Amino acid sequence: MPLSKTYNASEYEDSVYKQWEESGAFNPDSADRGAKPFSIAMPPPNATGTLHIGHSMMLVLQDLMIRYHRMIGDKTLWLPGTDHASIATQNKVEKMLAKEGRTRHELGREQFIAHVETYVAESRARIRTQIRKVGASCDWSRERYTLDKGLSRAVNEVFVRMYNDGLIYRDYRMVNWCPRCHSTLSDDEVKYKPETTKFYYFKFGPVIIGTARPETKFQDKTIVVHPDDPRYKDLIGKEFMTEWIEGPISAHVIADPIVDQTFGTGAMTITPAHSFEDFDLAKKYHRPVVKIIDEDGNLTKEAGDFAGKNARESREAIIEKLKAKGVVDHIDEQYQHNLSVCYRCDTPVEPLPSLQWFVNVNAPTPRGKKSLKELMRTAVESKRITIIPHRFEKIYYHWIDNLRDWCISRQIWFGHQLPVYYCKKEKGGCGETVVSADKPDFCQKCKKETLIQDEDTFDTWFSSGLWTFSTLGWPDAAEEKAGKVKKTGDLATFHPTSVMETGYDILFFWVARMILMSEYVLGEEPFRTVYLHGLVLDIEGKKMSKTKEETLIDPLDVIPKYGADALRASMVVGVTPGNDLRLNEEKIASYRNFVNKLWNIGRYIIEFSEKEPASSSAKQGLSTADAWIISRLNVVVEEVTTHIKQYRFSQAAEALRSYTWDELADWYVECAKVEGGKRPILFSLLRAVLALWHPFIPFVTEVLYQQYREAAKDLLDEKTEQPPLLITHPWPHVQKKYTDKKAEEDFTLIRTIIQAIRNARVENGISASQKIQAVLYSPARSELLQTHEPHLKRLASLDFVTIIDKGDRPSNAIFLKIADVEVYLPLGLMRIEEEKTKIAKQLAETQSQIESLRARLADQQFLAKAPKNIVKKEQEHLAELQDKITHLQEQQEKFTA
RNA sequence: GGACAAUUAGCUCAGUUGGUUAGAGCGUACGGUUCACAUCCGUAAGGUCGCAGGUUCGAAUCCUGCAUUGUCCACCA
Repeated sequence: MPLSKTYNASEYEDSVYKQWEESGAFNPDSADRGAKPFSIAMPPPNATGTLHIGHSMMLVLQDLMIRYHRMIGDKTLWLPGTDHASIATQNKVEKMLAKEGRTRHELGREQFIAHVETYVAESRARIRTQIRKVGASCDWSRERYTLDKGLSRAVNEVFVRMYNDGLIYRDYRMVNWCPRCHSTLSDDEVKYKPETTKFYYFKFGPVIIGTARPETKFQDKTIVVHPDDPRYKDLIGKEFMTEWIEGPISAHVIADPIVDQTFGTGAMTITPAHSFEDFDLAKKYHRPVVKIIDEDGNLTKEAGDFAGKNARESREAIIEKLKAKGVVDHIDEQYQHNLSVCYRCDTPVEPLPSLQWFVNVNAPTPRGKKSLKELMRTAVESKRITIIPHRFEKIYYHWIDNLRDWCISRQIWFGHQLPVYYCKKEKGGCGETVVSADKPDFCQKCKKETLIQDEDTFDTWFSSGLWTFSTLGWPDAAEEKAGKVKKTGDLATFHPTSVMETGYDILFFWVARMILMSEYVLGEEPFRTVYLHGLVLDIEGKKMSKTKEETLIDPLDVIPKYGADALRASMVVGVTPGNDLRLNEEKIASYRNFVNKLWNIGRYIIEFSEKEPASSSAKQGLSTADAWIISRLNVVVEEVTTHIKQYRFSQAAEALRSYTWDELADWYVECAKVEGGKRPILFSLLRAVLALWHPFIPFVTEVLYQQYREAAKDLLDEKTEQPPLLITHPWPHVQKKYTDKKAEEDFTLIRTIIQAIRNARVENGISASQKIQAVLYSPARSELLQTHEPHLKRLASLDFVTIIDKGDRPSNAIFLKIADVEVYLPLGLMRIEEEKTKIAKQLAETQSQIESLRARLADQQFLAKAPKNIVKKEQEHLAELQDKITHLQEQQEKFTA
């Protein structure tokens, strides 16, 4: 069946993917035994629903690298999976429950989890199909899920190790609390939103204090001032009674340099339970920590009349009460500050003290006594890990320097429960805390069966931090003896992984945590290179969101409409690492057009190129055009390969695009039509071009390749290796023997002549269909011109070409000069004046160029300091320009003559 | 408050270590039914590379300052 005039992506994509999958090509076990391993752990999408355009970005870039490495013969593993994403998933399911008017508490923990798991199973199935739609060639046989048995065991194992190494502790400390999620958050999970709010000034005994959060201040009894502040010097150490929200209280004044004298009144009260700094201050001065706000965001009994009410909502009422007492000094209505909110639900975060589990990032680990912070830092500093683009390395260091202990316990039901067991005194136990990877039957200390597991689950990033090695079989696949880790199986083959490709937005959340975990657990980096891509934004540079349908690009809409290849190309071409991509549908449509162009190049070669070699060209071997296009192919193979190796995917695609379109299609194919009998060459060019394009646009290239292979049967002998699928086709290699600079120069000359004639035609208003005559004069190149007479005729629409190497040249003709070839287009006397003006303009331009060049070449400094090849180039250029002047002048004379 | 980045054609963006005439796609203008492709072909127009200094024989590229935009981090009651 003949191929259709336009490429219909949706007709082929699913079946092509199936072919790949069934061929076993995705599985690295099918690679040669001694092949070099290359591996990528796919960032596991959250098991919360559907893939968005950001996921396409990562899939496309990773698939590109994976396919390239598979083609160069590496043992290539791309391991897919999904993340249970504790808070995000729980939130989503809770929202769904809320629509039915139910809460997770009504269901109870066990039922709720079962409910979530059902949802996750559906969601994961959906994600799998979506990943396939993009064309991702990942090894499904190794797919993992963060709640898999093996991965859960890894989580417990790491926790126990860290606990035993003194890196994990439980403490009553300030945490970020989301009253809506009802859980702690790590520092990184808190976002800041600028806000204009009221700032209140209160008369508090002898001073005036300022606060934005009066609802936290019920039990404030300590005033802090700066020791050097002259305003308050005499007050330090004094005690006094003052009227306050719930009646008179006794307060006293202390001094600490932490106070900023320029902020507010320079005097503040300590709110130990609801501010990180105040909590530290309270500890320092042994002040009691009294909780004013509880885990629901409500005021505690310490708030007297306000007890039980929502803290934030009570603010105004509290102010009214204080106003009535005459305690309010004044209110600043325009106070600018940042409100901390939960990154998952945007609810304002309450800092409050709580008993939680933490990872100590400063304590020495068994890995060379370095702290986790130091381990993270060294991995990058030592260049064992390279981050692309490099500027993110600085950002990474800065983050490490500011890092505080990591709160890892969450009051979420969905996730890995902490492997911590308490011997409950209430049940007659001894109160011991037991940390154990496997659930113990009885308390190790009192031997009673009174153990209750900690209700909390892990921060989801704790488990995803293990992703690169937990997915490869750790802990079973590793043994540690005297600080040396011995790896087996996949872990030995594929870890450290080669590349971590992900968005820069999760550098801290995830990339840093993976480095922490791998360095601590295995003493090696989780990956050698981190490639960070940017965000996909709408065309206005704003985040895409479901509420803005007009700018939202959904891969699942776009793929059926334009094809996965078009989407893929739009994620790669013109995109650089770490920079955001502004995307609209038009852009994708333009890449659809490009894919279609490639389709038609292939279609022409496969279906229309003549079978029989023309007798003349067959005898003479390669024509100039042949030698040129083959030589150029070599250059392009080298360029594309280098660019991909250096992670410059956009430039790789650009070089290929230019070769395929501007050279192969526009010139070589046209020349082949003139010369005839080019089928073998066209076929081998097509094969190489399809292979080079395959990592970028795998579907259309695979379809064309299979068509080509079918069509080329008569040309292929048994020995020539032609794998049935392009996905396993070897990457084209550079063959120096085909480099032919002479052919490149010769062909460029012919091409330039044709372009110059076309240009002159348009400028002189000659319609494309109208054939004209040309006289070409060149004593030096007449043979080359003679050979290419048919090319000139066809591609420049000439009906008569005269090539002369001596004698008179026509006058009153359009005159063109290309290198040492003179072209005359005798068009009569139609546009003499225009021609004259044009020549005069060109003369002037060339003159000024010559002048600046002469000046440069006369400059002794330049001659002395610039590299010789640059000087030489400049001299050559000058000679060329002078040559041009001479000819322009000749031309001018011809017209005036 | 600190840091990072961006600023190049009307729009979206490339431009590897400083080297001459700064590129692409889209858009625009003009012209095309030659049998692969109108999702196409041909030709062209369009840029003092944000501004001001500096280094250099030579700067879009390196340095300093400024402006605008964006992002991240910190956060003070």
